[in-house]
Amino acid sequence: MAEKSPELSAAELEVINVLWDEGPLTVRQVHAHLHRAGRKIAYTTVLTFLSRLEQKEVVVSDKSGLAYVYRPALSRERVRKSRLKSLVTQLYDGAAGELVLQLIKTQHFSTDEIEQLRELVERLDRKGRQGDRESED
Amino acid sequence: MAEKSPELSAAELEVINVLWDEGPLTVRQVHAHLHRAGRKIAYTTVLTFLSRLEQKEVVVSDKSGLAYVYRPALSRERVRKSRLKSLVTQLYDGAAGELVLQLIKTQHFSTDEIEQLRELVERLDRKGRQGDRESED
DNA sequence: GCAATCCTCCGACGTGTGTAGTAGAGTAAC
DNA sequence: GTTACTCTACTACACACGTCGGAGGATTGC
Repeated sequence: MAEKSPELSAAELEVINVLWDEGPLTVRQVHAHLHRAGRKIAYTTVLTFLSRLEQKEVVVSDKSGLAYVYRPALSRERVRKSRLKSLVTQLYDGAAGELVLQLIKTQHFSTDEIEQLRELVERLDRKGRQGDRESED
Repeated sequence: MAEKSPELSAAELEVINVLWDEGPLTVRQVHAHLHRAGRKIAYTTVLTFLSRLEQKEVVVSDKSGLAYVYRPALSRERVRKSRLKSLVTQLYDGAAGELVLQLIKTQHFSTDEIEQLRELVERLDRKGRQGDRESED
């Protein structure tokens, strides 16, 4: 599993993010969302991106009534994972540990997040102590 | 502080990674390193990247003897930070917490790293409890 | 001194990206 | 049914990227 997701550019991500957040939408709706978010961009530009994304099989569309409705064909999780992997490969020489350390040092967290973190690390720690196997990508 | 580092493409990163790892090198030396690492690429291509990187002020060069010697003008840390920020913005809606959580769940860590993690989280936790100000980018 | 070598500069070319306009088909309004 | 609107298809363009070859100057070998 974990098929590589295709490369998505910054602008393409902006577009698919809307679909992930809001569910299936027409071009016009996506355009409206972006506009509301302060993103100045022409309607046809959004159309271009959606078309390109469809070609890359990152979104799918179906005609419902007047206009096509687009929805993601690729989960946010998959793209995140793929991105993360590139990042780790390109800038951390494959060592995710360093990344995590850096994140914790430089980012800001809510008390809630800190609590979750603490718990996860606890768990890791316990798991670590009692012999390890396991593997994931 | 924390000026934005310019956008570096995948291939540009490959090149500057060599400089970060190996220190100041000539074009030929960078080329040799890449070649040894199995990266088929023409000498002049490396030259092109180095030139483009110099224009972006990501590396600097000085003529020492026959050839120019290039060295990074931007730290790996700075680039990492900037990349991370883009990632978090583009795919995690600015919430680094989720990223960390995901990393901790899906990556493998050495016991050593877990120890460090635990300590960092401890510290975060204490800092979090005793009133917060602070700001970073 | 002349040939071989090495170095940088410049130009090039195909593809991807960000951006958008125009044309023409379809739909709605009356 | 003619007008106004909406939707998609197609085309375009400038700039970035990945890639490299050739021209021409400098250095070295003998």
